[in-house]
Amino acid sequence: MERKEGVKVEDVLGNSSCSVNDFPLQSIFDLSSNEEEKIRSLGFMDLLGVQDLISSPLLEIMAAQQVPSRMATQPPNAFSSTKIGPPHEVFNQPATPNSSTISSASSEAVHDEPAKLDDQEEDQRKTKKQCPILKLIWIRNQGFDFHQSDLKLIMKIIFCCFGVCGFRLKPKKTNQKRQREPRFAFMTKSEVDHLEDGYRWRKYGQKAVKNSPFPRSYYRCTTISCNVKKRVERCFSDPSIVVTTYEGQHTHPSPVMPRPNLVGSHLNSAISAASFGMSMQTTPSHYHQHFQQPFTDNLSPLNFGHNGSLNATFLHQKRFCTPGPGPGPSLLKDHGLLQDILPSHMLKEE
DNA sequence: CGATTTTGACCGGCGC
DNA sequence: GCGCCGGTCAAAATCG
Repeated sequence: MERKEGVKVEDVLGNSSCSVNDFPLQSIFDLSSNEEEKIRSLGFMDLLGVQDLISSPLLEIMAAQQVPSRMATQPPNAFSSTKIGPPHEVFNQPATPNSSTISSASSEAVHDEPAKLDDQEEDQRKTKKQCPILKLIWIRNQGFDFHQSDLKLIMKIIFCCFGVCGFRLKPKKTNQKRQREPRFAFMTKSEVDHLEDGYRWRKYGQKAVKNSPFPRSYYRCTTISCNVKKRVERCFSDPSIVVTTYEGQHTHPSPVMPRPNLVGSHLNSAISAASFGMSMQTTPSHYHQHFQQPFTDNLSPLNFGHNGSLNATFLHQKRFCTPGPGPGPSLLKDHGLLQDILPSHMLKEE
């Protein structure tokens, strides 16, 4: 099976009517104007805790998203040392569950027109008190050529970073009965609703979504004692886009391991890193000791080819951690987390 | 036959 | 208190 070369971002996202341009930083992270200003000054990659991508095309893409590329001026652990405080203080802003913004934690967000977000966002900010944090990742369609594996890698990095940053939900009330796990949403251009991501899921529910012709599916990780869930639904404004929202942390390694080649091994490391980063959300004291530094160290060698393809030379062969006493690598193909953002047909082409 | 999906019922949070 | 809505349960159906 040949690796697909020169996969464009637009192949993944397509010519969506939901242009990423429609979703400014604020809409992505659901920030108030003040927070957005802080984020702008800090830099997107600062927020991610990634400092070594200054010259990367990926950064250019992100920068084009009104995200300043000043991460090189910030210390690697800017998150923990910066004046803006810990991430959860930045991101735990009143969200807009019924908002027209795409960043809203509740799924209705993706069903409305992004252009209407300003007014409605303001209104909803007044009416909505708080909702779980959600991180929406969106790779801009720049016509930039990525290898398919590069795209996977990039998204793994991003997911990993969000995990590392340890965004936590701030309890709505001190005696809140139910506290949600951090949630991460991915928007995927795909004809397939449920995309392979390396984990095994069992569907436990499906609900009709208000103001949307598309139902929302609920999945739970089939691994015993792993309470990770995910929701899958289609964007109302663009049915070709699938929004996958993850909630919780896997307590086990991905049951699907990569094939034994270079890229696969890197992706495998990334999976581990992502998994580890997620676990760090609950163990912040270990974050600096065991994860952040290894992460940035391993990210440093990241480089891009002259044609813009991302060489998967970062994330050393070594694993950042051993997520558990799981079985050794299987012969199964890597369908890691990032494959949630890739159409299944692309995955099959690998 | 076990695993998975389907689907209506049920529950809890929230706004009015 | 009531209704709406998101999320979950669980029995039945389906799949491999």
